[in-house]
Amino acid sequence: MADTREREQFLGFLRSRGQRVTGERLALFEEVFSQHGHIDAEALLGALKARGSKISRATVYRNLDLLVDCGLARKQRLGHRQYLYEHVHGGQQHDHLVCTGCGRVVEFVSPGIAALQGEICRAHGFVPAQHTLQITGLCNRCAEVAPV
Amino acid sequence: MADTREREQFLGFLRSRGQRVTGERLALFEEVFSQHGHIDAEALLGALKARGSKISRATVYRNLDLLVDCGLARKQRLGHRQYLYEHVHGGQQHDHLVCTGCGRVVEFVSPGIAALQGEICRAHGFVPAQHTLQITGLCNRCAEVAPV
DNA sequence: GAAGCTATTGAGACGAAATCTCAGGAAGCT
DNA sequence: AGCTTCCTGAGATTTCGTCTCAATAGCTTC
Repeated sequence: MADTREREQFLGFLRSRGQRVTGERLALFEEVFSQHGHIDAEALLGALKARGSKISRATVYRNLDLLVDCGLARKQRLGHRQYLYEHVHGGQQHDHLVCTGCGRVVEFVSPGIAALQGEICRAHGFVPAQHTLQITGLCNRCAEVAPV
Repeated sequence: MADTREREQFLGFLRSRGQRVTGERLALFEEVFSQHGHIDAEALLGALKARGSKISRATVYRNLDLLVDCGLARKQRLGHRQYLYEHVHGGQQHDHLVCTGCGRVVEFVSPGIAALQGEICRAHGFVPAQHTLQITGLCNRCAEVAPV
């Protein structure tokens, strides 16, 4: 469940842009924050319909992008064909190890890398909004089975 | 133009796997190495056809993956819908700053980040094959025009 | 250098994911 | 409640990439 602060952030964001607070937007918001880990748009659509919502695919896609703009969600490709979404809490961004053997995704946080990224942006006069770092390779299980 | 070492690497790779050296493969190889920066499969197809080649889309896609397997090319999504390819020389991997304002892509190299990535992989028992780090945001020009 | 084996190719069908269109519906202002 | 305008649903459409399969062309052998 989304905490109140995030809900307020979302509502404030909508109002600040003169956008409307609709039932579909709230339902999607709740669904995204009730999910843990990564989820794709189609699965979200399915989950919402399973709850009785009549929401359409187009609305899911449109409003997922809205959540991303708002800073409440991240949208990434993690070695798959489709985008995966995840909610953001507290601004703590993590990165991903993606196993090409089994598809497993492991999250990690590296303050050191974050600091270096900041330096690089500064050096290039670049104002960062988001970053994506993913390392693909083989996880310990897959590396044992198929050593290179 | 591809240097001889890379050409040898490609030919050796093919022979080591019992794969054939075809005109299409050579043409694609030359095209990829004659391009600077990032290029997508469709553009490569167009460039090859413009040179009079009868190469087909399927062949371009198939053999781009071959170049990637061979370590001569990288395949990445840089905030766009399609994959972008770039040739690799000397094994020096760089990363990307992508401006969401104007689409400009700036490359950078950070040995510090590379070292930290190595540590993270070790800590997770993960054998890295490739990584993608992209930082999206506004470049200096766009940040001036549209300050947040 | 011709024959034979088989990997590779070309053309277009196919598939998945995401976007677009537009008429109807609903949010929010007055 | 009425009005304006943004938002939505349904499905068509686009985009990107993969698949299929008969025809072609490397490579090996003789």
